[in-house]
Amino acid sequence: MKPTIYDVAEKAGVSIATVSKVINNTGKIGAETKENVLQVMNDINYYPSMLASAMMGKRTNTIGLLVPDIANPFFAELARSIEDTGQEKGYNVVICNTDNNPEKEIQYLEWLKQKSTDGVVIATGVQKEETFKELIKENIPFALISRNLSSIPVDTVLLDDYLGGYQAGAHLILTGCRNAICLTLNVKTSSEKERLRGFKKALLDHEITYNEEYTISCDGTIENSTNVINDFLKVNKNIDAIFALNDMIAIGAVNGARSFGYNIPEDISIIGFDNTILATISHPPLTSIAQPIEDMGSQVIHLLVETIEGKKQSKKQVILSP
Amino acid sequence: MKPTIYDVAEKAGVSIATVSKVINNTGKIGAETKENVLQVMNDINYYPSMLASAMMGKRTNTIGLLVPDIANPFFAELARSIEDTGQEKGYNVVICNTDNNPEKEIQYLEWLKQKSTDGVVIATGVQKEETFKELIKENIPFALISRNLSSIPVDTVLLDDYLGGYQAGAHLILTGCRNAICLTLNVKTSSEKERLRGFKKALLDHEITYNEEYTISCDGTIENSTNVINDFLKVNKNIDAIFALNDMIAIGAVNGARSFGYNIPEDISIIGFDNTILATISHPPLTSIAQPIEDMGSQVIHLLVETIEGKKQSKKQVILSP
DNA sequence: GTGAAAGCGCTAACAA
DNA sequence: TTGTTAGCGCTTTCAC
Repeated sequence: MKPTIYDVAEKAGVSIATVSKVINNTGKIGAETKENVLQVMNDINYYPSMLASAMMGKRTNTIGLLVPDIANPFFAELARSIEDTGQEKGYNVVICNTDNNPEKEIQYLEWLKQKSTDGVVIATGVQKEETFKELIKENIPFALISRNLSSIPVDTVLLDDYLGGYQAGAHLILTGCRNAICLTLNVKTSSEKERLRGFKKALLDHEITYNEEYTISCDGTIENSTNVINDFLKVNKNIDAIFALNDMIAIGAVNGARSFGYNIPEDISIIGFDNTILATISHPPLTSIAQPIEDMGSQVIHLLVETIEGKKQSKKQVILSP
Repeated sequence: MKPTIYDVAEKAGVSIATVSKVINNTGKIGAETKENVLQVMNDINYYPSMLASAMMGKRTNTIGLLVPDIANPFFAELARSIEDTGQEKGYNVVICNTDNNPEKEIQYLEWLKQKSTDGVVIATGVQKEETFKELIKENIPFALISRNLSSIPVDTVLLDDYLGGYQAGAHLILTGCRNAICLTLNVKTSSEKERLRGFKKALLDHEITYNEEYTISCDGTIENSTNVINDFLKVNKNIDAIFALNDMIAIGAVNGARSFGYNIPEDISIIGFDNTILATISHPPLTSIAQPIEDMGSQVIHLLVETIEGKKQSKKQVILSP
C-alpha cells in the first residue's frame, strides 16, 4: 500500500498538518521537526498524491495540447517545444490528436475538463467559435497557436502569415516564375487564408495576375497531395511554380511534379511553409518559409501559464515573423 | 462555480448516491429517476470530477509515454499510434521527452506517480534496471517498446532487430558492397546491439570480414551524424556502404556522404532503419528496414491496458518482424 | 429503488 | 511552532 501523509505523520510522531507544511513549505516549522519529517518521508518512500491536493483546489499541473496530428513534423516539433517549456515550469502535457475533427476536439476538451487540466493549448484547425465561448464561460485558460480568432480576445501566438505568403510569392517571382499555383488544404484556417492573401498580394505587386482556379486543395497527406498535383499538371501544362501551404504537402507536390516528369527546380519551383525537418532533409533542399517553431511553442506556454497562475488578466497576442 | 454531484442531486430531488449510480450505471435505479437525473445533469452542464472519483480508487485513465524526443519522426509516429489506441480505450497520454537523460526519466516517473497515472509506456533508451525494479515494487504497470530487458519479465513489444540488421547486411551485400561501416548512437540500447549483431552475421555468412573500427557513433542528431560521416570518409577512402541504425542518422549519413562529394547510390549505398516519413520523402528514396510502427504502438497499449485493467497477470513479449 | 454516512489523501483555517 | 478539524467531490456499503 502506498504510504499516505498519515503514515508519515505517525512514524515521525507529528500531526498530518505538520507534514503537509513541510511538503509545501508553508507556515512555520522547527528545523529539527522538518528534518525529521523529511527523513521519514524518504525512509518510507512517500510521495504526495496530486489527486488529493488538486481536490483541495490546487492545480493539477497538467495542460492539454490539441493538435491535428502529432506525426506531422510541424506539430511534433511544436509539441517538443511546448513540452520542454511546460516541464521547465512544472507542467505535464497531454497530447490530443484531433485530425481536425470537431467531434474529437469536443471529446478531448471534455476529458480535459473532467481531469481538471489547468489549461489547454489549441493548435488544431477547424473549430466552432462555440467551443471557445464555452471554455471562456467555464473559465478554463487556453491559448491558441498558429491560428487566429479575431472575434474574441484570447491569448494567441501567431506567425505573420500574410508576410510569409508574401515572401513566398516574392521569392517565386524572383526566380522567374510567372505561372504559380497554390496547394492548400481542404479545411482552411485563418492562417492559410492569410498566407494565400499575402501570396496574391505579392503577385499583384509585380503585376502578375493570379488565376483563382490555380488554388487547389488536398487533404493534407503526402499521398493525396502527390496525386492532386500530378492530376493537375496533366491538364495544366505551363505551370512553373507551386506554393504549398505547408511542408507536408510541399513534399507531396515535389513527388507529384517528379512523377509527372518534371525536374526540380529546373522545370518547376516549389516552395513550402513551416521549414520543418522535412524541408531540411529533402534533396534538393526544399525552400520553405520558416516558422520559428521553438519560439512559438515556448511563447504559448508562457502566455498560458501566466494566465493559469493568475499573473495576468488581459489577453495577449504575440506575432512572430517568418 | 462548477456544479458538483450535490447540485445535481438537489435539483433532481434525489440523493447524491442515486446520482452517482446513474453516472456510473451501477446498482438499480428507476427508469424515471434516471431520466430525470440525466436531464438535470445536462441542464446545469454538469460533468463528474475525475479527481474525486480517482481518489476513491478509480483509475485516472491516463498513461505516461517516455520517449527520447517526440520531434524525432520515429517517436512522433509511435506516439500517434499510441495515443490513437489509448483514446480508443479511454486513456489520455502524457508525453515526456527524456533526451535519454536518466535524471529526466526519474523526474518524469516521479511526476507520473504523484499524478496516479495508471501506467507508463517506456520507449526511452538508457535506463537503470533499478528504475524498473522500483516500478515493479510500487506496482505501477508499465510496458517497454522497442527495447529489451532480459533480466526481468515485463510486457514488451519488440522488433526482431537481429533479423532487421541481418536484412540490412544482406541487402548491402546484394548490391555489391564489400566495405560497409555502421553508424550507431553513442548510447546503445539492446535494440541497437541486436541490429549490429544481425548485420555482422550477414557479412559473416557471406564471408566478408567486418572491421570493428568501422562501427562509428554519433549523438543522434542529423548535424552530428553528417559531420561524423564526413570526417570518417576523409580518412577512410574505400567505404562503399553505410548502415545507419535509424533514419535520422541515415539522413545525416546521406548528407555527410554528399557533402564529401559522393553520389548516392552510385558511390556509396546507405541503408537506414525505421522507415519513417524521413525515408519515404528522401530523394532518392532511402532504403530503410521498416518497423511496423503503428502496429507496435497499438500492441503496447493493448498489453499495458490489459495489465492496468487486471485482465492478465503474466507478462508478454511480442516480437514483430521488420 | 433509494438514501445516510463513512471515508479516499490532502489543505487550510483556527486553536492551543 | 504544532495540532484539531472541517471539508474538497465522489464511491460504496448497508439500511430502509
